[in-house]
Amino acid sequence: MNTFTNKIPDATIRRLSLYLRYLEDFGRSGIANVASGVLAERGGTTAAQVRKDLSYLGSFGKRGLGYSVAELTGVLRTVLGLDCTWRVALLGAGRIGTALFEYQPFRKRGFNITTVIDNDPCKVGSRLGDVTIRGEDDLECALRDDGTDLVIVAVPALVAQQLVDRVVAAGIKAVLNYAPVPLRLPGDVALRNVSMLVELESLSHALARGRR
Amino acid sequence: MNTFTNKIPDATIRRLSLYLRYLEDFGRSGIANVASGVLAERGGTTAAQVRKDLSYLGSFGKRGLGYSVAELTGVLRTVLGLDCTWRVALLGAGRIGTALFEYQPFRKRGFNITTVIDNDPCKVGSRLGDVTIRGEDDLECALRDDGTDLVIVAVPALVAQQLVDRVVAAGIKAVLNYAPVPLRLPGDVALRNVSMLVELESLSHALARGRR
DNA sequence: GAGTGTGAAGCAGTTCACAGCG
DNA sequence: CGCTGTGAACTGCTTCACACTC
Repeated sequence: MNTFTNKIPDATIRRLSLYLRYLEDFGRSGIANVASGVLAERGGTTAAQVRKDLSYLGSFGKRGLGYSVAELTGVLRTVLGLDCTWRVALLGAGRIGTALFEYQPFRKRGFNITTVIDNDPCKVGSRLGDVTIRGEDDLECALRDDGTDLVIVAVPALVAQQLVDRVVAAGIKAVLNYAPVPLRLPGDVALRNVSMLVELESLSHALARGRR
Repeated sequence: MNTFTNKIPDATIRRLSLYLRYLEDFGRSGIANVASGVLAERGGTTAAQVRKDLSYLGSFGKRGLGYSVAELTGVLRTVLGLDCTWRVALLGAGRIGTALFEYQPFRKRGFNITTVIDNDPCKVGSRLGDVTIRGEDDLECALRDDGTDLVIVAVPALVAQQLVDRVVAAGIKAVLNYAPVPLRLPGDVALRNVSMLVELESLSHALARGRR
């Protein structure tokens, strides 16, 4: 199958993200080739699954040998859009916002948080790392001036939707939502809702179920 | 279909978690009944999906009217294991661990973080909220003494697996993992890997793809 | 021989459509 | 009449099996 043509399933994309991390590990360890079975073991899937996932990107495995770590690393970076840097705006400089801001892996991957917005007047004007926190009123200006590609939402549930509506109106096409409420937005905007509560509750369901 | 018998799909469980939040909103607003279409709109699914999801729990909707908010709230709480409190241990009192500790919605839902473990000697003995941080050596004792039901992992990638192996050996049956590496554990332990990077990277993939 | 790439089969979750009940 | 509950159809991801290549 030729490269970069078809829709790649969402589940596959998420696994590619994991494979890439393993490949980078292997690369650091000086391993040159890796077979699907090895990636599968690390990722908790099957060899067939790995091959199928990679087959969406083209075919560059060597039969009898496996995949070139260097080559595959490059391909995955490209496919995942990690061969460039992205300008990220963080909405909300509370607990979660701050933790996200300081989460190093984001920067290492080329996600640079260049804008931080908070509506607390005490915070506006102060600094988070090397970024000056700006007020909600500046939202549109900030997104435009900083050339923002992607927005991370970490504000309380009540204000999340209205704020993100402004973000979408400003032309942003990707939103990562940590607010404890799923956002609704137009289909042409990529959205990921991450809910800590949903994850925890699925665990308590499992516990309650196992208890019977 | 009768209540509490069959396996409920994972995707359904996650949606139930959302429905519950909406129902609680409706309850606070004094709304007594709600139709599948209304829940669907809030949750960004379809009415058919909502009905199918709820049908796994039994059938207590009233035709022509919808579902009793109070009744459905109760059922969802029970199914999700939220009709009791859970004792939670937090591994790692760094940025993310601290943010999780202070995340109020957990407590409101009955998830009480009663144990905090960190291997930094400077932190051991100090307090996080009303909990004294204990060292890694105390892990097994702490889990036992505190009657821990569920563990949240927020430690660096390198130590996550070995630490969680000890947790599993201590008999814990539910793990929520925020470490930037998927954990592998026995099938009888409920596990959720939450990776902020995976989410972000699926967005950058969407952006890179849209750009072409 | 070892391991990829892929059509085909299998399975799970979603959507449809409609009978049935309040 | 409105809305639920659910079998049946559908869609899409996963697993299998094997031809093919290095």
